[in-house]
Amino acid sequence: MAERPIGDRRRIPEATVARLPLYYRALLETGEMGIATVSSERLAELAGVNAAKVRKDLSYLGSYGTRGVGYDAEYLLHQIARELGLSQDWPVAIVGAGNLGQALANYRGFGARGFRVVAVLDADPRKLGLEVAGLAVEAFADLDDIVVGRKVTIGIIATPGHAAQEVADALVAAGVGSILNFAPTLVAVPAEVSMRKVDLATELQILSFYQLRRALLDQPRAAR
Amino acid sequence: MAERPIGDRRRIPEATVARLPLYYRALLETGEMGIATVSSERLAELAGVNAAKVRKDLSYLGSYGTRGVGYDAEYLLHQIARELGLSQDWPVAIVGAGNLGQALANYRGFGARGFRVVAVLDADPRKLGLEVAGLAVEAFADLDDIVVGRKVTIGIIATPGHAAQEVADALVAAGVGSILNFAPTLVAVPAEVSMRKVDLATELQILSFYQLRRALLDQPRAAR
DNA sequence: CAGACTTTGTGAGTCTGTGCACAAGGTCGA
DNA sequence: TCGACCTTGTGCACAGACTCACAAAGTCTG
Repeated sequence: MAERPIGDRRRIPEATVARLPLYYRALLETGEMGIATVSSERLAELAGVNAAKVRKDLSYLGSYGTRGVGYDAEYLLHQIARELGLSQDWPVAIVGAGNLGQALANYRGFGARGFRVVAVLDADPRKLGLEVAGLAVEAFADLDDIVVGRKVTIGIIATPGHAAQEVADALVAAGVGSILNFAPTLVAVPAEVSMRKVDLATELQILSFYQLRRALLDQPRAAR
Repeated sequence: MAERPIGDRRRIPEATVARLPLYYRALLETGEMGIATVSSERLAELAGVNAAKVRKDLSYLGSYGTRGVGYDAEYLLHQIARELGLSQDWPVAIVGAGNLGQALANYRGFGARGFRVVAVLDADPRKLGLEVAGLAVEAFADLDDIVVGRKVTIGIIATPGHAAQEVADALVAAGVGSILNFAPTLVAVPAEVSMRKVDLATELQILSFYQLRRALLDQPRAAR
């Protein structure tokens, strides 16, 4: 079972990347339970996917299983962590010290795996110095220095929508390579920066779509 | 341009459903700017997708555009809202009055479009009565009465991971049809209930994956 | 040491989603 | 009324993701 160098293999499909964190979490749990070996079947159950998918996903990382036995839980955990870059340290800056920004900063198990909040910023002078999760809120104007000085690689946008693009531009200009956007607005970034977005309103509207269908099934008269 | 009854047409692909909220938001903006007619090209730009996709997506709703002209912004907005069920009222209950639960309850533009937080619950007796977004925190034990009495259709799980499954079970038992899960755990629900999940750790790990690749491109020696 | 048994890794087929390119259909000016 | 022009709606080809089914490769028992 030789470790293959990162990146030096066939491209890992996006859908697979999105599932690796699930496997990672599942393996952490089996680890706590002291289980040494785990089959794709079991792992599938723990991650809420099907077994064939698990095997194919893991095969992109290399042949880390043993036929007839399963996967060595600890070794596989290590491999996935390595692949996801969790053995590295990723300093995170949160922009926006409102309700959401504070909640995110206080999120436990955040710093846990390599992610460490090193700054919380806000443009509102009244928020300056406010203590959030053990950090003093700093001025948005100092973003550049903070990003460079503390080697921030991931920026989290937790501002109102209208400020989001400006914040994103500033993050990119400062050299941040990854952005997680919680603001409900379209934010454009250069192709070499990755951005993911989390939007409460969108999620609720999707739920509402399906909820409506189900409601109509029960009483088809309500065609509104 | 006749309105077709909801549900009574070819099935709308999941990917399209996930984009309707984007179009909805874009149309709200054009509305504020007083723009009466919008082309697929323009809408694509505002929503951050490509024009062909916009046209195909909208075509699933019916033929609501005019060739040579574009779409009537207000009418289209109305149609999308109808399709997403935004003309209805969806009472929402938030379970978990911690940092995240409070942040979600205070989220502006939440109640805006049909979604209305009608209860915030917590199992911790010390949280009882605490005022969050104008609501007193109520006991988790009262979930059933609250859901039934206030006709809650959407439940939001904002508890620590270990409580999530129990909360989900209780929500389902009480009759909630849609769940939005913020807890970082696998939660199983019956097929007739829809659930979407938002997981900060997963998002960060995905970003970290791609960030790592970029870092390796810059200095290929660091194979760790 | 052989054969039964278990579980991985993957080829092949199917389904879903994307994007191009263009005919169909409508507007507008002369 | 006619023709130039514009934009929608969609057929088609392609790419990505999912699932099945099974050969390959290992373990374990007698």
